[in-house]
Parts: sequence; structure tokens; C-alpha cells
Amino acid sequence: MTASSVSLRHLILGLLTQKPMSGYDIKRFLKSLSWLIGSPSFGSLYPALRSLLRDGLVVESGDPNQNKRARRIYRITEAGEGALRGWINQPVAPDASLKSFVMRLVLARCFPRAGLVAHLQQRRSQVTMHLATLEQVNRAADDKIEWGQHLALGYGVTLAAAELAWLDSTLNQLLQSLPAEVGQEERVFSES
Amino acid sequence: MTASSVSLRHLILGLLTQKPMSGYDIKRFLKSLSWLIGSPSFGSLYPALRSLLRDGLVVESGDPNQNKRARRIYRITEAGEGALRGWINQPVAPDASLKSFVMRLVLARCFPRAGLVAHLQQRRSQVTMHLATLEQVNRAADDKIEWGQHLALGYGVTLAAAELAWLDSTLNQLLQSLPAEVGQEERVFSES
DNA sequence: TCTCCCATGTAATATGTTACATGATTGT
DNA sequence: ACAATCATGTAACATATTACATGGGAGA
Repeated sequence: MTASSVSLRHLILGLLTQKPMSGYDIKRFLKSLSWLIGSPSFGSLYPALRSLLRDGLVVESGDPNQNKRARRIYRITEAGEGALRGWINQPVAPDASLKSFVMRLVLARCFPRAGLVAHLQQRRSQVTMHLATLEQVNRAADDKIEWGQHLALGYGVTLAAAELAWLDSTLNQLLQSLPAEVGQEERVFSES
Repeated sequence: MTASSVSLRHLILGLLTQKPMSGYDIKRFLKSLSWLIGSPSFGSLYPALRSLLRDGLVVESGDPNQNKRARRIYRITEAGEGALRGWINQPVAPDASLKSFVMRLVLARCFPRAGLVAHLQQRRSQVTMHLATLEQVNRAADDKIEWGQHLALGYGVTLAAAELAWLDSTLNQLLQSLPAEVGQEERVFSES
């Protein structure tokens, strides 16, 4: 329904930077986050893996199998890491949805530490704005708006507040560990 | 990416139960919720309205205009209300995403009061389960899992906790007003 | 053996985005 | 006059879901 902005392909690449996985593994992990972002169907997952393979962004790794129907383990290639890095460096839309934020979060390890901080800070300012909008819409109409709407808006306000709290706490932690190691642990994913 | 389970068409129908609106109006309202559920592009919104019109679920209302490019105000028809009612009564998937929950929330006024309570209670039990899953995944791997994952999972846990709190509070309010008026205010959308 | 879960895949179909085009209205 | 915003629409393209099909391995 909305511009994911992060495609399934990118998400897969990000997950594969952790360890080689099969399509089924990926599906299983994503299912644990389905509450937040939903999980793709096999009908989109497997074709996505195939296209990554075709483009050389992943390779089929080892798995000395003989059977036709066996686990296919995929591993990200250097080209894949490059593509991922390129995607990470491009800016996020100002009205990015919670879903696309979570997707980027999953790929957090691919960010240079400082980039992650910037990303969270940007998110913080966006959520602040959205929160203001929600409260304004909620007030502006007041009686005129149905209570169904009030419910949804109140729900949004609650979640936004919780997210802000989480962002602040996480940013604090991150900023504590950052200054000490600038120029040393700086890049997690820059070269190598 | 995931089975919305609630289509744009249903969402539109729900919004139109509040008051007749134009496509642009709908877009504007949805934009205020874009943080949670994203907002559809015009390229999907207008065709959806056309298809609803074609199926007789909405009609173009009044608006004595002469221009070709002018506001088109849509109003839901009885057939549309029927379709919406039919959709509301069908069960939600056990792994429904936050997005699809919010969508149903927006349509809350279309639910009979008791149905809404049931819906929220069901959601409560689902979120409880998801929360357990998240915490379990988070612990199960612990070291093995990258901190990027930890971030996403921690974020999920935070939001889930906030949602649970909201659900409890909302359910309390709803249950206070319900018992008194059972069989009287019972249906908001059942007949008439 | 039978069933359940693992595991992959494809084709038909639905739905969505992107990029474009048109034109009215309002404020400066 | 001009820019910005309101307002609708379409065609090409990308992506997703659904429903199906295949087959291996584990345990009752």
C-alpha cells in the first residue's frame, strides 16, 4: 500500500550480512517480526532470492546436497554488500512509515555507527512531527470526528510516545559509546 | 509486502461511513496516519474509487459542478455498507500486522460495540503472544545475534508493551460503557 | 504407513508505485 | 502574472498474494 522504500531485496541482503541463510530461514526470522512489518509470502521471497542470485548479489553457498529439493543456503557477495551500502546511504523519505523504519533497523549493523545515530535522530524528529500532527488532528475536530477516529489517533499517539522514549534511550546508549571510538570502530561496513 | 487483509477498498468504504469525501480528502486524512500505515498513492486511490463506483458500493454525490476537473464527492451506498459489514464480520488472521490492526481501528465505528471489544481482546492476546516470541528470540540467541537485530527486537518489545497498555486502558473504558446499554446501543451498524 | 513440518518453486492474478499530464483556484 | 496548492486521471512498470505442486525427513 505504501512505498516500502526498502524493498524485499534490500531486506534480504541485510539479513544475509549476518550469516548465510536459506529462504525458509529468512521467512522464519521475518515471521518473528510479522507483528510490526508483516512477513513476505514465499511467492515473493523465492523469486526475490532468484533475482539476487541472477544479479550476482548473492551466491549459493556450499551445501553439498544431491537432492533436487534441498535447502539452498545463500551468502551475500561483495557486489551485494556494495548494493546494500549504496542503498543505506541514500536518504529516507520524510514520511517514511514505521514499517520502513523497522526494516532499516534490522539492517542497523550495516550502518556505520555515526550513520545509525543520524538515522535515529532523523527518525526522532519525524516522529515528533507526526505526533504533533496526530494531536492536532485529534483536537481540531474533537466533536466532529467520530470516536472510531479518536481511537485510531489515540493509538497512534500512544505508540509515537513510546517510540520517542525508545529513541531517546537508544540514542543515549549509542552516543555514550561513540565519542570514544571515533575513527577506530567508526565504520562497521565501510571498507574491508 | 504482507497481506493487508484489509484492502484499500475496504478502508475507503469505512472512511466514507463518516461523511462523504473526495479522493483528495481521503488521501489527506490517510496522510495523517502515514506514520503508522503509510498512505496510498493517487495511482491506487483513484482507481480504487472508480472500481467502488463501478460496483455500486459508492455513488458520486451532489456537487453541482460543470467543470471536467472538479471535486468528486463520494458517498457510500447501502450495498457498500453491506460489503463493509460482511468484511468486518470475517475473522482476522492470527498474525495480523500492526498496519492491518490500525486499519480496522479506523473502521471502529462500523463495528457493533461488542464486536469491537472482541476485536480488541483478540488483538490483546495476539500482541501478548508476539511479545513473548520477541523476547524469546531476543534471549535465545543473545550473543549469537547481532546488535542490529537486538535493536529491532528491542524496538518491537517497547512498542508491544505500549500497545498492551493502550489496549488495557481502552478495553476498560469500553467495558464500563458496555454493560449498561447491552441490547439497546448494542448495534451501531447492524440494521437500519 | 500416515501425517506433519521442512523446503522450494511457479503461474495467474491483483495491487501498488512512478512518472506523467491536465486544469482550477487561491494567495502574493 | 506567477507560484503553490487543490484535484483528478492514465499508462507502464514493479511487486505482491494466492493457490497450487513437488518432494524429503521425522516421529507416531
